[in-house]
Amino acid sequence: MGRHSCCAKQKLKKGLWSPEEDEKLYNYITRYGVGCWSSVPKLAGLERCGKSCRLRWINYLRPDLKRGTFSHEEENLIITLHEALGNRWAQIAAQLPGRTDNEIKNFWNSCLKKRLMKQGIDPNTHKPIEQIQVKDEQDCTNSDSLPILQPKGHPNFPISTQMDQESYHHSMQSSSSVCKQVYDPLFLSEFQESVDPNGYLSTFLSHFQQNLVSDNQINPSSGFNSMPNLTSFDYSDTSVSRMSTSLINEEKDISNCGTFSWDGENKLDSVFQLYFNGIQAEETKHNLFQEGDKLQLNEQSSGDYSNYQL
DNA sequence: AAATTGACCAACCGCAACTCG
DNA sequence: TCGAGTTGCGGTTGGTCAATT
Repeated sequence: MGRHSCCAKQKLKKGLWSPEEDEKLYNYITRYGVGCWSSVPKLAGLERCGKSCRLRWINYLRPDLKRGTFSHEEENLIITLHEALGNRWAQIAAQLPGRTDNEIKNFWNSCLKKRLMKQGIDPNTHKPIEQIQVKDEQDCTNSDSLPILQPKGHPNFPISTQMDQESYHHSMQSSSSVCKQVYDPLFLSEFQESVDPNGYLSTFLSHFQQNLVSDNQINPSSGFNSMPNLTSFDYSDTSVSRMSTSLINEEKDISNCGTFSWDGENKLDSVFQLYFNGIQAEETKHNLFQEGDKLQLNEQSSGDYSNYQL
């Protein structure tokens, strides 16, 4: 059997994060930054494994997360990048500031994939489905042809489902190369040529990111504005994780306000609110707690989260 | 009103790559 | 070079909610 998970081995807590746990993790990371994830749970007072903490921070707590619905520009960019990169969600996410690979992956699987299929486009190849079917038929009729429909270098292209089993079997036997999906490393390098040294698709993305900036969904000057999901969470809800989804759409409005405002309708636990306000004031006032190399000081007061390791 | 179904998404799992002594 | 520990990644699972039957 596979190895035990670190959580199971250490009898650590699993499942959804409670607001208290979020609070502890957020407090710790914003104060000290990330050194070694494996030591974070202990230092932050959490009964979680470091891996779980890292994931929670990256996918949910990180202050520079954009959240909210994907814009048309983002959707188009994801589709374009997926066509070029396949299911390399981390690389795709790297081109979308404020988005996580998990978020993009979920969005792709739940929305974009289906949308493309509705449009008659194969989500794996990004080619019209009819075209693929025609090619399948051609491949089936041509016994000498290879049963590989994978486009150049694309790792996710499926072997034709309509392929004649016998010819497939024959071709599998006749050539060992047929057994493998051909992966062309040049494909990526060709793609990379269009990527500038910073890892961005220079022309397309510069335009795209201008739009992002104009959207101003990430508000670097507003300190904790990127944490509204936490602070506006209805704690009476038993579905803790829903705090992110139920309030995602409110985030944009909140961040546009410049500073986080609190109204009586939000059900923020008052202690937690004070807690965040306290940290904000404290961190804005002083950049304390520099304690050697490992203690990276949070700089959210200036909106620079580049020090947060991922 | 209850059961079923589908959509959505947070979190887990396991593997590979990386780091360091 | 090796091995243990850590990090990063992509696939998958499971819980929740809303819509439908």
